[in-house]
Amino acid sequence: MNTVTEENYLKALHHLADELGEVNVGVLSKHLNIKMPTVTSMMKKLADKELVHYESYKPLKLTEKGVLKARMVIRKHRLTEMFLEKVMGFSWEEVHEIAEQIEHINSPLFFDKMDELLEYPKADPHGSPIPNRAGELVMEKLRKLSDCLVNETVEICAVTNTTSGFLQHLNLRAITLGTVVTITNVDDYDKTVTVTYNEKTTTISAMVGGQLLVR
Amino acid sequence: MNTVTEENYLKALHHLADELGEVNVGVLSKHLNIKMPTVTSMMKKLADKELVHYESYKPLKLTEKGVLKARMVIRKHRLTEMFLEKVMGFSWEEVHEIAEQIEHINSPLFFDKMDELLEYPKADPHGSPIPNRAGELVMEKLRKLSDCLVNETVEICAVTNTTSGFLQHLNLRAITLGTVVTITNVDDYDKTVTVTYNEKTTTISAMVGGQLLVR
DNA sequence: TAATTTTGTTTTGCTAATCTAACTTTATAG
DNA sequence: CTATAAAGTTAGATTAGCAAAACAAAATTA
Ligand SMILES: [Mn+2]
Ligand SMILES: [Mn+2]
Ligand SMILES: [Mn+2]
Ligand SMILES: [Mn+2]
Repeated sequence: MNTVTEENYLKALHHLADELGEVNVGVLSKHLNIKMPTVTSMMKKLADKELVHYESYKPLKLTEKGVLKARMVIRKHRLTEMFLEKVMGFSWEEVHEIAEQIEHINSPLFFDKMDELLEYPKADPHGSPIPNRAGELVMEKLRKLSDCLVNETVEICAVTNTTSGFLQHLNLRAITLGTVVTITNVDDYDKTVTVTYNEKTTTISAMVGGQLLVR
Repeated sequence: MNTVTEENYLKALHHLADELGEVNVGVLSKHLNIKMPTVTSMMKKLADKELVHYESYKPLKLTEKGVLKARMVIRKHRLTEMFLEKVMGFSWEEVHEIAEQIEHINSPLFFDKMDELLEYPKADPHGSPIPNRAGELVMEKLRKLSDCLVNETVEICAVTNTTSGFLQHLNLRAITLGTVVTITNVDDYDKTVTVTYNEKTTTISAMVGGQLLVR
């Protein structure tokens, strides 16, 4: 078994690799808020366990085994978020923090039961795909709202920021997954996007638009 | 905040004090499967945090603060067991192991939601009382089945062993909480109890009868 | 290409949780 | 009331996870 700390490192490596392609010690260090020497020594430990390919001064890379382990943690996290929302009645801005802890529970029985009760959901409340029991993960390539052009009509399918501050910002604007918006303007200078949906018109800053994925 | 380890020590101290009155380092050591020197040093740490009264060579005792902390962990454990059974559909022999981990989740929101969904249950699936948010715990004084006499009719209200082996033994005999049994015989020599319930007759060993609490 | 800055590693050291071996205190038996 | 046994503590190690300081490599700039 892996420790909670190890699981968090694996998950972070998976996310950062997905997001940036290449992960350096410094990037991981900042992401986890852990100093570089600590990260270096953890990478050596994970390399000993054959979960990470590690060579001094080279980018970090999960091994095949490491990817699988990371995905099992991600699976537990996302199933939990879905469970918290659908079964327990939490709202989408409350689930991430709790899931951050429950993802480390060691009980296949527990998570399989969640999966069953939820009828094998494909995505979590933020639109991120849930890996299956085999660790397979289908990542649909979605565009950012901030990359859309005037007059396009798109559906909000996922958010890449799960902090409660961000989600409450969306709540105020009644933006949820599934909301279909039409872009009526993109500001030349600051790239603020103006969208229309459900008979409303709202402006979305470039920062926020960059964290909304659409289809 | 306390570590998982500290929480487990506090819970163990609470249970053993309830069961034995006085708790020694050796008893706690055996119960937790941790060597005595380790227990001694943890007791010193908990004493520094004012959770335990500790004096060399004297019995261990939780402080008022320690009792409260212990009960909050017990509350989380028992709410979780109830939730696993009633909401998720686990059986009573599956819940303890999972609850042993979830009891360490730090999220009042999460446990309050469980409490609400369960409509503020008074006891867990094994009949043990659930402390309230203030840490108050009503312990009804129940008798052991093994202490009952011939011709008494009593209701099974709680079990003091929550291992799956023990509970499956009861499952085979269709003994659940609420089962009303009449004692038809107590063996003179080995104290095996013969009981009748639901038109069936079964023998219950002294060992098992000592772990069934009745009213 | 040489100097400087940035990035990453090594060394050293800390706290938490555990153990074994040696020692001390308390309890028990003769 | 000693002598022995049982229970508990102290001392010294180990492993996990972390960080500060010193050092080394790589990247950038001039
Ligand atoms: Mn999340
Ligand atoms: Mn986590
Ligand atoms: Mn239990
Ligand atoms: Mn526990």
